[in-house]
Amino acid sequence: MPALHLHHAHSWEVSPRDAIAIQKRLAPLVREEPLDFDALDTVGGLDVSVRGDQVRAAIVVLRLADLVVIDQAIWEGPVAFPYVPGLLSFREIPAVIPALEQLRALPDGLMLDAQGYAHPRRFGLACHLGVLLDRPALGVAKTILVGRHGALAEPKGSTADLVHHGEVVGQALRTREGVKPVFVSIGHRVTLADAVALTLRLALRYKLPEPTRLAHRLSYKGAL
DNA sequence: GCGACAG
DNA sequence: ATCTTGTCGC
Repeated sequence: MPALHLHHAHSWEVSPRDAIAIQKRLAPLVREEPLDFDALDTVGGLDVSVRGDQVRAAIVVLRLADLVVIDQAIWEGPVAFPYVPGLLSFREIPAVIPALEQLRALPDGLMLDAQGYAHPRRFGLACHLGVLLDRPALGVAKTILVGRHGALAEPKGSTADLVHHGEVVGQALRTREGVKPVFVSIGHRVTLADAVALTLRLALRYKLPEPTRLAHRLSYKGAL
């Protein structure tokens, strides 16, 4: 695939303070809009694992029609930014970009194993990558970064608003009965309702939806 | 100042 | 995230 062209590109060699300034500058660019499911042929799951001083980004692209894996990629390199709650994108995106460039084509939608809008500055990893690629993106996190939610019913598909500072920033979604929920939030160019619908549709028999689940296996184990 | 804190 | 075996339950 040709070199990736990023919108609003910026340096990744920044201090935590500069990183926060960049997030505040780009956060207003996030757009919440309906997802055109008819134009969504492929969805890419992305995940990053860390081993010592090495990071490994993995991407698995699924065809929505039959959920068949049609492409995948891995990129490994040195850790360049520490894990700082709220600044995860500066640790993972530098590894995700080169992995994306190995794909035959960019997937129509991106599903991240992280938060999107449910972030202290409303600009989590899913928002950041979505804005840079100007593509639909959503975050499906395993645990909460910010916000709280009320009781969640037991059946698969049950939801509860994730609220932070009085604002609904995401939704707790039960993707499997009897299992802790995942936390869905918009990344870019998608509505929260559509993000939840897509996540539920891609959650087959595990807590995590297929794109993210497979990407996690690929980055952690090195193979599917 | 204290506690929380995606991966 | 990562370190790690067995074990409870559908």
